[in-house]
Amino acid sequence: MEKSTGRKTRQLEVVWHEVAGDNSHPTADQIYRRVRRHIPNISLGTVYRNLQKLVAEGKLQVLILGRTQHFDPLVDSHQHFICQTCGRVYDILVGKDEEILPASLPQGGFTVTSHRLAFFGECKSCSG
Amino acid sequence: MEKSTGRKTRQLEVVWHEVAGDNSHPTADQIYRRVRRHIPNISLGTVYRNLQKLVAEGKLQVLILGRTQHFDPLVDSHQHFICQTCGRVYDILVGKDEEILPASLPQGGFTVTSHRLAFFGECKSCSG
DNA sequence: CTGAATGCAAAACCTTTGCACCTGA
DNA sequence: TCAGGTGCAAAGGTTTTGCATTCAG
Repeated sequence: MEKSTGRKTRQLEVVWHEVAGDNSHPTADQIYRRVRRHIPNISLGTVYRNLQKLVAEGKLQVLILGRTQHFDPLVDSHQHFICQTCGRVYDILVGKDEEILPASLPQGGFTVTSHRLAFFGECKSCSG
Repeated sequence: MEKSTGRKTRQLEVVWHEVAGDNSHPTADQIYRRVRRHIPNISLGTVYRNLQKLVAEGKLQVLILGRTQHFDPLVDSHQHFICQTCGRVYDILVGKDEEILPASLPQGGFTVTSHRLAFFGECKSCSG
């Protein structure tokens, strides 16, 4: 987690307060609506800028679902389960060097119908 | 793969021709530009509608990267490697019931810096 | 014929950005 | 003070949609 940069503003504080410890993976707009209860005239742009800042500081992780960003204060290595019925997103914690076991999900009452794995890095052409 | 529905139009044929067998994961706009070489006055909306149709028929898979859809005619179970330098997307074939081995990627000259795994299905609340 | 598909353009959607004003350090 | 942050609104990129027209079967 990088160290904090810039000023401490009320807007940034409230955005962080509304998203910290929230495991429901809210969108920018959902966070905006919550923050407005405390700062009614805050702008959506400011919410986006502060969310970006928190991501840059390593305090939040972004998860893109559909075409929409969702924010996750859990930044440790973990995976996600997305319910295709209600859209809820659940965190799945997997210990490092542990086998990834979707087998544990059915035990918790979750039905897995598909999965998707993506690797990120540098390809042969670029590292050459 | 569901059976084909609707009429066979030249637009649909050309869209399919331009994306079938293409493993470069093109966007709708890239496909649009290719198709226009054959049907100069085709509209982007028609390209989108035909791509949706091909996805619904199971002939194409959609991969969302950033905020943009990419289309993949490889619909068998496989995973992806995304180069963070050039943006290219590579298919990674993994046999069913086979262990997923990112270890094979470095052998091919690929450097893996991170990965992301998501499970899709129905959650406890919805199946209850 | 007739409904499905098309072309066009406008709208929708989410996110970013330019700019004048404000404010924390 | 004064650079960084804010509010506002406009613009950006991608995708969808309404509607009159065309076309496949």
